[in-house]
Amino acid sequence: MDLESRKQLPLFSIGIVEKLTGLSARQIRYYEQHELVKPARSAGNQRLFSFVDVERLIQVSALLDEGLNMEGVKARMKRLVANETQDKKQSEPTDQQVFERMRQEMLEHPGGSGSSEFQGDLFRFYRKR
Amino acid sequence: MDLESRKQLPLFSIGIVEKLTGLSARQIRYYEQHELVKPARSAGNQRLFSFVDVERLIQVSALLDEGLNMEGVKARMKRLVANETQDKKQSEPTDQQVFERMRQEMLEHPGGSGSSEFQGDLFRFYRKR
DNA sequence: CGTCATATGTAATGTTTCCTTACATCAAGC
DNA sequence: GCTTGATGTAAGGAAACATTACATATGACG
Repeated sequence: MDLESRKQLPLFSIGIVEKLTGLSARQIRYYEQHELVKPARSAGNQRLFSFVDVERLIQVSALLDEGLNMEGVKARMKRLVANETQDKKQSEPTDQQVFERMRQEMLEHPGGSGSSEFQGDLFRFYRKR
Repeated sequence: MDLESRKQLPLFSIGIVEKLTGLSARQIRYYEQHELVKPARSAGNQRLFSFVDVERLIQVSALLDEGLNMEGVKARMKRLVANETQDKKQSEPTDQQVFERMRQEMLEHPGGSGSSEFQGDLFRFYRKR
């Protein structure tokens, strides 16, 4: 079995993942509800997390700390995964990809200069705190 | 945290270790009784195994398959651990160590030529099956 | 200011997994 | 045939986890 497979082995109970990530069980389940992780299940329906799951949860936690909300995290994670898989095919990004990154960057860090009527709407990606 | 510390993190419940090692919970607990592994415990007294523990259990399983019994496994494991730690200090074994290895080898694979009155006694290290 | 939505805490209740202890079994050797 | 060593299995209790529902804090926004 190669490293990639190992990292996807369902190994950890939610209690261990709490300690590994610093998140509460409530948070972990909430993020699962939003499909940010999809842990496997035991025969008795208990969650079993892989290394990949744990890494994702840590990423999610970091993005929340950056001020993003669930929807923002989802958007960013989707972009991250897309970049990862594409990075394996070709390291050089196409112009189209660069453009897309810029667009996303603006989406996630708005208020630079535009400040249009859509400004307020972008806050749907930011957390209230 | 370095790799060595990571490998000692108490991460796995006994159910997972059953799957990782192919051993039954009964076997794992029995080997623990014989101090072949010493898993950590949760606040609620449940066993928590590390990678090191899992590796040791797999070693134990292999040695049992070779025909050793508990006492034989203990002796061999003790020797393995001793060699590992000493290997970190010096790769070159001394003559004394080589001699000791030969002696252990003969102990574990008896009957080559000696066949003395002690022959039968050595079977205390072998399994009945 | 009051309301609303989001992220998280907490409590209730049932199920799964694990614990220890004890007894059963099976093979091998004497 | 009787031990002995390794493992299976059952019983009863405790820990960990599941789902669901309700509570709460905080910031946005009219």
